[in-house]
Amino acid sequence: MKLFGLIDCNNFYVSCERAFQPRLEGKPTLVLSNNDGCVIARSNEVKELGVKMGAPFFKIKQFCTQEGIEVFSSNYALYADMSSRVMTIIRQFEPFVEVYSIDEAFISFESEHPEALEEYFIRLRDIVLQSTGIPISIGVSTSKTLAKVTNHVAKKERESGVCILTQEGAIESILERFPVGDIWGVGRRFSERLQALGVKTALDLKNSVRLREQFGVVMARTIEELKGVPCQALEKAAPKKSIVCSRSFGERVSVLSALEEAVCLYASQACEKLRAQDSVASCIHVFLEASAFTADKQYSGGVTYPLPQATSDTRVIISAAKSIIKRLYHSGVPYKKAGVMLMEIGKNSVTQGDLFLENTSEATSELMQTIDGINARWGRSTLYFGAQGGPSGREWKMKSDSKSRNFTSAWDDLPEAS
DNA sequence: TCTGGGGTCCTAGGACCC
DNA sequence: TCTGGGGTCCTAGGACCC
Repeated sequence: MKLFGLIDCNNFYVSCERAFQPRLEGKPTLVLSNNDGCVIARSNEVKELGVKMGAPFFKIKQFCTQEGIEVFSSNYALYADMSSRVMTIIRQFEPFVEVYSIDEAFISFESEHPEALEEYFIRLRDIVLQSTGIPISIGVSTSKTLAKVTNHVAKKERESGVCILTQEGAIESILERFPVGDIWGVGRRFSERLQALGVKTALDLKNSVRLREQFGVVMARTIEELKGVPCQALEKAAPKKSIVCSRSFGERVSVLSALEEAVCLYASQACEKLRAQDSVASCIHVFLEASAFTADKQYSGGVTYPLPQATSDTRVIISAAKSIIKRLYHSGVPYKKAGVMLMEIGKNSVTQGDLFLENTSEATSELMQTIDGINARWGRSTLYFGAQGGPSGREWKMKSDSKSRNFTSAWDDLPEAS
């Protein structure tokens, strides 16, 4: 029988911090979003203290001090590296893996005796924990949606961290007490509407009919998946169709030159991502957001700009971004956020050339490859474009007051044993 | 003072084509 | 009295995910 599994890292960002700072073990620990804005990861101790996901940090700061909660700014260099270590081990156990997010992966396989697999997955769990320090939970069932449900059960109720359910009866007894809003694909809006119709649990949803007209095809698929009819296969990693780089500023920014620096930095980072997936973009969108405290919304907005030729050349994109930002900018407005989006992305190899432009793509790609290579070898921002401003002295840079070291990705930050 | 960042898919309606 | 049928593409908005 065809089965799906979901492997999920427990409290992932907190677990990454703990892996290199054992003193955090057993202590309430949380990780903040970019700009130290809100809570995006909580240890179990923090959850027990009642701190909610997404809680604005400024509102709970005092509470954190009172309760002795350990607070960290997000450290994506660390989390991304730990994630790839975990995924590498998973691939050694299972050939078919879909990396679904930084801390989750689906697997898919055939098995006639699923219950006998428990020991196998417990061993996977043990090896991941031993090799990386990251605890994981594993849920297995007959569709992706049910794998999500069993993963939930594994995390909350199973000492082993593994839950395998394939029998209809056993699945139903779980669905019966599973809130409809916790189902994968049922968000807050749908949850409210479903409950108003008396659909309160996953079992209610599984047994409901005629929801298709009101809730669309996505919900229809979810219902089928709850019945154990898989409607979603494992997906291969596909190149991104759009790439966004944007940040809120640590402080409000009103100076054009600073906005230009920020936008050029985001443009350059977006180009790096673009080249990493061997693509080119034909369109760029740049946006500015004014602080909510300036009454006028008119100063927030963006402009989309077609590029003369599909490209991944940072110089071309930066120059387009600069000309857009000049159009968007209003003197004296306090801006809180800016961003760059690359769109109409296609494969580098099948680009349409321009009859009237000089073909410089070969020289461009060599230059860009060289820059990317140097930065990969010697660290991000070893080489950068002048328009971005230097790595130091960016008065607009985001708030990140409590970041841990880059334990696994910077030579100077390697942990020391004493 | 003060609430992140990065994505995908679906649908409805309008413009336009033959 | 009274104006077809079928299709594509684009956009905006809504919903969801982590």
